[in-house]
Amino acid sequence: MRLFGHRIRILHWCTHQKITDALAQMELTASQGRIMGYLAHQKTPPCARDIEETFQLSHPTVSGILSRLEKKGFIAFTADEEDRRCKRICIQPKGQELTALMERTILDTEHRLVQGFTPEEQAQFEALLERAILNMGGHPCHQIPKEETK
Amino acid sequence: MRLFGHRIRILHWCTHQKITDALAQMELTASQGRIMGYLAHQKTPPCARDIEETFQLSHPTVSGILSRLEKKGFIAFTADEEDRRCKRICIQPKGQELTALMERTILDTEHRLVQGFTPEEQAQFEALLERAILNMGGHPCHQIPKEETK
DNA sequence: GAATGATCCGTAGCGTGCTACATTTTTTAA
DNA sequence: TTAAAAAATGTAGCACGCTACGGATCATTC
Repeated sequence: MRLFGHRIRILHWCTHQKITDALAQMELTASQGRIMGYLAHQKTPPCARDIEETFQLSHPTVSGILSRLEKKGFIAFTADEEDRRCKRICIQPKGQELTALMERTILDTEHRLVQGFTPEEQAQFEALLERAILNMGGHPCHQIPKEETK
Repeated sequence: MRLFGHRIRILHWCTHQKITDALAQMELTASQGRIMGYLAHQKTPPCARDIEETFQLSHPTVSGILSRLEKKGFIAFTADEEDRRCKRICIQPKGQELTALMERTILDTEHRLVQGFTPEEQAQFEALLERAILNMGGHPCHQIPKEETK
C-alpha cells in the first residue's frame, strides 16, 4: 500500500501552512499571496476570469479572495469601459509595496521543498508530478489550454 | 521556476475530486470516506483523538466530519466507561455495508494516480514525496510519532 | 432590430481545514 | 487531600474550496 494520496495531501498542507505562517505578518494568506504575486506581474489589470483560469479555481473562490483583498486595501476594482461585464483588478500602492517580500517568501518555500534534491531529482520529481496530474485528469501546468478540448 | 507548490496543489485537488465524485453515490465525501475506511479496520472503536493523530488533522476538523457522519447514520458515539472524557466511535451497519465499495474506490484512485509508473518510478515518487514532506517540517508517513519530539 | 446563446459577475449554501478559547475529566505533584 | 497540569471534547469564527442558481452584458443569428 503506497498511500500516495495521503502523502500528497500532507505535503500540500505543510506547504500551504508554511507560506501562510510566513505571510501572516503582512496580513496575507497563502492563497491571497499567490494571487497578489500574479497581479504584480501583469502589464494590464486582469479580471477575475483570468485568475480563475490561471489557478484553475472556481469563480466563487476567486471572488471571495478578491473581495477580502479589496477590503484590506491591497487591490481595487475599476470598470472596464469596453466590456461593462468585466471588473479590472488594480493593485494598490499598499499591495505593490509587499510584492518583493511576498515573492521572496514563496520562492524560499519552493526552494525549501526540494532542499537536498539534486537537479536530476528535481527534474524527475517535476516529471512524476506532471504525469500523476495527467493520470488524474488535470491539465499539465506548462500550458493551460485557453479552450477546453472536450 | 519549478512551480512544485502549484503542481502539488493541483494534484491534491484532482485526487480529492476524483474520490469525492466516486463516493457521491453513497453520500460520502472524500474526507468522510477516508475516516470511514480507518474506522472499519479498527478492532476497538477509536476516539476522535486517534483520528486526529492518524490523519494529522485538528480537533475541530475531525469533530465536524464525525458529526456529519453521525447525522447521516454511518457512525454512533458511545460513552467510554473507563474515561468519561472519551466518546468511542462505533461504525453502524449502514456504514459497514459501504466499506468494501468505498475502499475499492480509494484503492482504484491510488492505482490510477500512478498509472503507467514502473515499480521503480513508484518507489522513487514515494521517496521524493517523503523527503519533500520532511523538508516542509511534516512527519514521515510510515511512523507517526506518538509523542512529539520538540 | 430582436431573439438566442455565451460570457462575466454576484450570492446562497455547504464541506473541510484552521486558531483560539472554554469545559469536563483524568492525572500528577505538592 | 488538594491544587495544578494534562488530556479529551465542545464551540465560535474565519478562509477557501466547491455546486448551483440568477442577473447583466456582449455576441450571433435570424
